[in-house]
Amino acid sequence: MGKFLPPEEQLKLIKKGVIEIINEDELLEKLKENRPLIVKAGFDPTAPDLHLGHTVLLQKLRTFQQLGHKVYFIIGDFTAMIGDPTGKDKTRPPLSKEQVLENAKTYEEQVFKILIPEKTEVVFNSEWFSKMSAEDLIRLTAKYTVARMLEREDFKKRFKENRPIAIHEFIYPLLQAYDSVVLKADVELGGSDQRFNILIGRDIQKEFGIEKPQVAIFLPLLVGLDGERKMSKSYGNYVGIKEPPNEMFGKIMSIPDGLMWDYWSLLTDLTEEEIEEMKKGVEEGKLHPRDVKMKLAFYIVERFHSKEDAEQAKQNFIKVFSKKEIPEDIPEPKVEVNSTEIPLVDLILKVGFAPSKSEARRLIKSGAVRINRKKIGDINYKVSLKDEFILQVGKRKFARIKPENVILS
RNA sequence: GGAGGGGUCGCCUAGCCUGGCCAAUGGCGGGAGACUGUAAAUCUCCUGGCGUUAUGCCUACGCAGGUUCGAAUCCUGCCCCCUCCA
Repeated sequence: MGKFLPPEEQLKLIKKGVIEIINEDELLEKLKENRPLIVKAGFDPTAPDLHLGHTVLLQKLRTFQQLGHKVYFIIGDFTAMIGDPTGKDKTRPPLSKEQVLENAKTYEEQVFKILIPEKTEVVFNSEWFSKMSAEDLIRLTAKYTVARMLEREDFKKRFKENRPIAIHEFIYPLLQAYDSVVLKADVELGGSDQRFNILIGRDIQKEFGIEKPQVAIFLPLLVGLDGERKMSKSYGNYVGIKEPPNEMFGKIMSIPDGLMWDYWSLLTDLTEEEIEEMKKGVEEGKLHPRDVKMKLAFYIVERFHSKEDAEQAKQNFIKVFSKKEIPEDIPEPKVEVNSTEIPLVDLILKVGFAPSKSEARRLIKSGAVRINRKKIGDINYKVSLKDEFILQVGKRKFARIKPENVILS
């Protein structure tokens, strides 16, 4: 059994960046027990692609691992079928077993870019819930009251406004809480939106005779690229951790300036002091916000790819966006046509730069299309595919059309 | 069980009473251009598909029919959602 850092030092590392710990003293007590704590975090297997928003949590789990604790990564395959009422009430389509397993697999791949595999246990909560009988379930629900459920802000609000609350929505938090009972969790991590659910876990654990219930640790939600809503795939404002370096770099560069400070503190290992200093530099005009952001983009790309990739992405960015040059490695798509002379509109469509011909025409009309850097404004323009050329649509879509990639059919 | 309200082009919304000028109003979102630092702000244009680019064709206002020269708009049936009362 490895040695643990002194509890106070552990606590300091754990506390960095978190919003709130309930309850800190309890956590310290647990740390003093000098044993690997059981740390739990649940993930919904609905969206298989992890993005930077998820990594805030993962990073913290990693900290626990580094400190010698045991992490349970729960795939909420069973609870996914119910649907977490947290936030928007978009009905989620039920997932098949295969889909869930598939998603879980992609999770693992990605999650282990951050988590330490040997110290991670991946578990599915259907393991215990599918065996649960109606009787068990009712017993579980008997342990909580409607009044307490209505303490939750969005329930309370809906109740007051006479808007519907489905019964199953009350059950979800209980199931999540029951996960903690099964795992005998010492700590549960979650976004600030998980506050209510995680706290119920404490109550339920006590109901099941666990004397020292889990400590709740809340992490801030990462705001997405739009600078307004939380990062989420359904808002399309995310940066996936599997995305290629150039994409990643570019996306980071597009966030509003003010947002980058959040990113710095939630996604990097820099200390608050270091970040504060940069911020001051920008405010005083000593540092250009663009450069600070580039540094951030570099940091993040390096984290998920490599230093070389990050360097390359940076160079590419400067080239394409600062100097407005054509990037180096641009895709060379294969094009299937029935003539070597085709309308430009068709080509744009074939290359996938527009979803429809009408859209392609609009792009041409608005002056977004270039061939070999020359703007083409004629909707009826025809291109010859006999010679190599570069097609550009908008600021960032490039394709090199080569005669050998042209397939006549 | 009773009463009422509603389903419109990604989202919200106007239109429906008083059929045609409706691919359908406005906002949001999205795309492109200008300005820039792929930031913010601002300005302009676009935002169903197909096009021989034409006062053109096709598909679209929950679904299925009907009335009509013509229906998002009127009629009939069906499905779904919501609210209130019980």
